[in-house]
Amino acid sequence: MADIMEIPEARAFILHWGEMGSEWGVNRSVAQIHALLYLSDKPRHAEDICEKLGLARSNVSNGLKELQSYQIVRRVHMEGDRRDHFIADTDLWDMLMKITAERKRREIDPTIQLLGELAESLDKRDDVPAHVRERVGRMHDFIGNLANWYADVRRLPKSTLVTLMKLGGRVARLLPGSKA
Amino acid sequence: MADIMEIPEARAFILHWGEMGSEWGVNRSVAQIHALLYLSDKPRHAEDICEKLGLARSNVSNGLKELQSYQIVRRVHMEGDRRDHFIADTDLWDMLMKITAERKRREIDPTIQLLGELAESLDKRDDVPAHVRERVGRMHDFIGNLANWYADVRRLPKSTLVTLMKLGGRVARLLPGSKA
DNA sequence: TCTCTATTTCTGTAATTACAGAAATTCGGG
DNA sequence: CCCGAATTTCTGTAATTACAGAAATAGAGA
Repeated sequence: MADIMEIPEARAFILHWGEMGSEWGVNRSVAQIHALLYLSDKPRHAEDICEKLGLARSNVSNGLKELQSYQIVRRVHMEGDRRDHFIADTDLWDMLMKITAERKRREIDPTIQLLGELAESLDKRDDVPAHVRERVGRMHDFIGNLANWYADVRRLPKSTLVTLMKLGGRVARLLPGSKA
Repeated sequence: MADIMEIPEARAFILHWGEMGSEWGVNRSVAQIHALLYLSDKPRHAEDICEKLGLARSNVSNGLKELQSYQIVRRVHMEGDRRDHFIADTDLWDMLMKITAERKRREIDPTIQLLGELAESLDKRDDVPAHVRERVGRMHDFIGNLANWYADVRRLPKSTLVTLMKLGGRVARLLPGSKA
C-alpha cells in the first residue's frame, strides 16, 4: 500500500470533502487538497499533490495559497529539498476555529458593516416605510449579536469548549433562575 | 414611495443578500427573493416578485419552492385572488434555526453517515496505515459530536438561547469547578 | 365539464466558475 | 552573478450552474 490513493476509503473521503466544499462555497480542488493533506502523515510538495489528485500544477498552487490564508495548511521545509512541502492541521477544533474566523472576517464582518450603514441611512429618512427601517435594523442587530457572541466564545480555552459541547442542552440548567 | 425597489437601501440589502447566498452555496435568485419577502410587510405573488427583481417567472417559481422547503417562506391565500401569495419569517431566530436544520439534514447528516461507513470499513482492514484510519475516525467523531450538540441545543427555548448568547464567553464561569 | 388563469416543468442558452497549460518570475546553489 | 529548478501568475478553455422563455399541467370558477 505505497500510495494513499490506492485506499478506496481515502479516495472516497477526499472526493466527498471536495463536494462538501462546493456546497459551502469552497472550490472543490481546494477542499480536495485539504483532505489529502489531512490524511497524510508526511509533508507533501505541490507536484506530489498534483499527481495524487490529478490536478494541474497551477490549480494546486492557488489551492495551497487559499488554504494557507485560512491558516489550516502550513508550509514546511524539508532538509535537503528545495521544494516547499505542506501539512494540514490535524487538530479539528483548531481547524474549525480558523475556518470560521476567516469566513467571518471575509463575509460576515463586511455584511455587518453594510447593514449598519443601511440602517443608519434609513434612520435619517422620513419617506421610507417603518417596517423596512425596522427589519434592516433588526437584521443588523441580529447578525451583530451573533458575531459578538462568536468572537467572545472563541476566546475560551479548547478544553472549556469541549466541556460545553458535551454539556449540550444541559447548559441551560446552569443558568441562574433555572430549576435544579 | 410606492415601490420598495425605489428605496436604494432596500435594493442594496437585496443585492447584498444575493451575494451572501452565493458565497454560502445558496443560489443568488433564491436569496434575493428571500430578502425581498423579508423586507415586505404584505404577501406578494410570484408575478410581483418577478417584476421587482427582474427575474424570469420560472426562476421565481423554483426559488419559492426552495425557500418553502427551508420553511422560511410560507404560502398564504389572499381573499378574492386566485394567485398564491408568499411571506417570509420575520423572526430571525426562527429563520436561522430553520436554515441550519435544513442544511444539517441535507449536507451534514449524509456526511456523518458516509464517514461512519468509511471508518467502519477501515477498521476491518489491516493493510492500511494507522494514521489514515485514525484521522477518518476522528473526523467522524468530531462532526458527529458537533451535530449532536446542535440537535440538543436547538431544542432549548428561544429565550434561553438569547440568554446564553448575551452571556457569551461568561458562560464558562457557570461551569462546575470554575473559579467564581 | 369547459375555459381561462396561475403555476410548474422542461429545454436551450448565457454567465460564471474552475481548471489546464504556457509564460513569467522568484529563488536557491554554484 | 549566473544557471536551473520551483513556483506563481496569466490566459484561454471546459465544465458547471443559473437563468429565461416555451410548453405542459393543474386548478379555480362558470
